[in-house]
Amino acid sequence: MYEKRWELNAKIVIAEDHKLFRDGLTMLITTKLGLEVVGEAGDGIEAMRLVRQLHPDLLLIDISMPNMGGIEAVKQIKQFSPDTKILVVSMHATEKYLRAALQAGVDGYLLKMADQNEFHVAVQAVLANKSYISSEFNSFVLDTYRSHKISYERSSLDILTNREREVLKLVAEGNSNKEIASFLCISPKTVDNHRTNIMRKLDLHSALNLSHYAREHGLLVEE
Amino acid sequence: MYEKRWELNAKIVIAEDHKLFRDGLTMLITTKLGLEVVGEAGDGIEAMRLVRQLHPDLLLIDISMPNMGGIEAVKQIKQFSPDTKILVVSMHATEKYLRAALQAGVDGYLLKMADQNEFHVAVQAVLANKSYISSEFNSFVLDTYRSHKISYERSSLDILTNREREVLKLVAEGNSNKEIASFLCISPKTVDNHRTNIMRKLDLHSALNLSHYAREHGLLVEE
DNA sequence: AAATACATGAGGGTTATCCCTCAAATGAGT
DNA sequence: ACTCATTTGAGGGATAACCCTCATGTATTT
Repeated sequence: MYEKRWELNAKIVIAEDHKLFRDGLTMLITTKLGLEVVGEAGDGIEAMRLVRQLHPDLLLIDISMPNMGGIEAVKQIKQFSPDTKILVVSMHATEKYLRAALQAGVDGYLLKMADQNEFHVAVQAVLANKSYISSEFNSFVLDTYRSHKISYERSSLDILTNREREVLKLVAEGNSNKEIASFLCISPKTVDNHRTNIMRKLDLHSALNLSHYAREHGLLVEE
Repeated sequence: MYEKRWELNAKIVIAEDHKLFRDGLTMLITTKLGLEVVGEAGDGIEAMRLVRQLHPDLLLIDISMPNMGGIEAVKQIKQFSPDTKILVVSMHATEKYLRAALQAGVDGYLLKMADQNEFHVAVQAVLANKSYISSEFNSFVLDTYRSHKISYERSSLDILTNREREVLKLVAEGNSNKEIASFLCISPKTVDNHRTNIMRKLDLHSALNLSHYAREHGLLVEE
C-alpha cells in the first residue's frame, strides 16, 4: 500500500537463452507493465554478473540455460543479492523442477504456457514481496511447502543406511563390486554383502533395477 | 519487387505451446513488423485446424508441442495449404531437427535464440518465397543439403540394426534374456547374441552401461 | 550390562551375464 | 549369380552377480 514506488521504476533483469523470447518479454514489460528492463543475460554466469552489477529489483530467469543452469545461478545470487526478487519463467511443469527452484530460494515460478495476464500478476506479486506459483501446481504444492513440515516424501530410501546409499549410488553408476571395493577401500565381499542387503530391503533384484530406483529417487546427479 | 502487397496485410498464425512466448511474438509482429496475427494455436492439432480455416500467408510454428508435434503438423498442412509459408521457430539447434523440418517442407527454420532483427529478416524472406535458415547452421548445412549427399551426423545408434535397438531397449528397461526372449518369441540364446553384438558395436560392456546409453539417446520414454 | 544397529568380512552355492566361435536362412542390392 | 547385412540359433567358457549363512568389532540406545 504505502510502498508502490517500484511500480513505476522497478529495474528488471532477464536471463533466458532464447533471445527472441527475451525480446518479446521486454516488449511486454515496457509497454504493458511500464517497467524497465536494465539488463539481459543469455546464461547463468552472465545473469550472476549482471545482478551483481545492477542490483535489480527483479530477476526473470529461465531454468534451462547453457553454462550455468537457472537453479544454480539462483542459489548463488540469493547469497550476494537477497533483496533481488527472483521469478522463474520456465517451460518445465513438473514438481521436480518447482521443488528445486523453491529450495534454491526463488520468489515465484511461472510457466511459459502462462499468458500476459498471469505474467502481469506474477510480476506484481513477487515485487510486492509475495510469492507466486503457476496455477498449474496449486493443488498440492502450497500445503506441502508452506506448512513447514517439510517432511516431504520419506521414500523407501530411508530404510537404507548411509553406507548402503553410498554403495547403491556407485552400483547404479555402473561400477562393479571390485571397483566399488577399491574405491571405498573395503573388501569386494563386503560390497557384495551391502548389495545383497540393499536388494533385499528394496525388493529389487538386479543392478539395472537399482539404477532405475536410484535415478527416480535423485541419487544420481547427471545431466 | 512487383508483389509487395503482403508486407502490408499478410495474415499470420502462431503455433506455440508457451502462451507467454506467443504474446511476446504477437507484440513484436504487430508493432515492429506491422503485420497481423489472425490466430494462435497451442498445439499441432489446433494449428492444422486454424490453417485450414484461415489460410494464412505465414505460419510460425514450434516443434515441441503437445498433441501433435510441429514436424508432423507441417507435413499435413503443406498438403492442404501449400501456399501458406511455414517458418519454424524452435529451440532445437541440432541438425537432426533441422533436417526433419526441411524434409517436412518448411520454408524457414529460426532459432529462439535469434533476436528481433533476425526474426524480421526471416519473416520477410519466407514471405518473399525465399527460404531462411538460422545463421547458426550456415557452415555445413547449405552444402550438405544443397548437394544432396545427405550424410548427416550418423549418431552411434545408427550402427545398430532395428532388432538390436529393440533388444537394447528391453535390456535397458531391466529385462533378462529369458524375459526378452519370451517377449519377442525367439530363443534366449539369440537375445544373448544380440546383446553381445550391441555391446561390441557400442563398446559398452554391461547392461547398466547400455541402460545409460539408451536413456541418453532417447530410447527410453519414461517420466 | 544388554540389546540393537551398523559396517566389516568370509564360505559357498546357483544363476546370469559377457564373449568367443560357428552356422543357416532370408532379403536387398550390385 | 553373388555378396553383404540381418536375424535366427547353438556350444561353451570365464566371470560376475546374486543370495544364503555365519562371524567380529564398534558404536548407540535402553
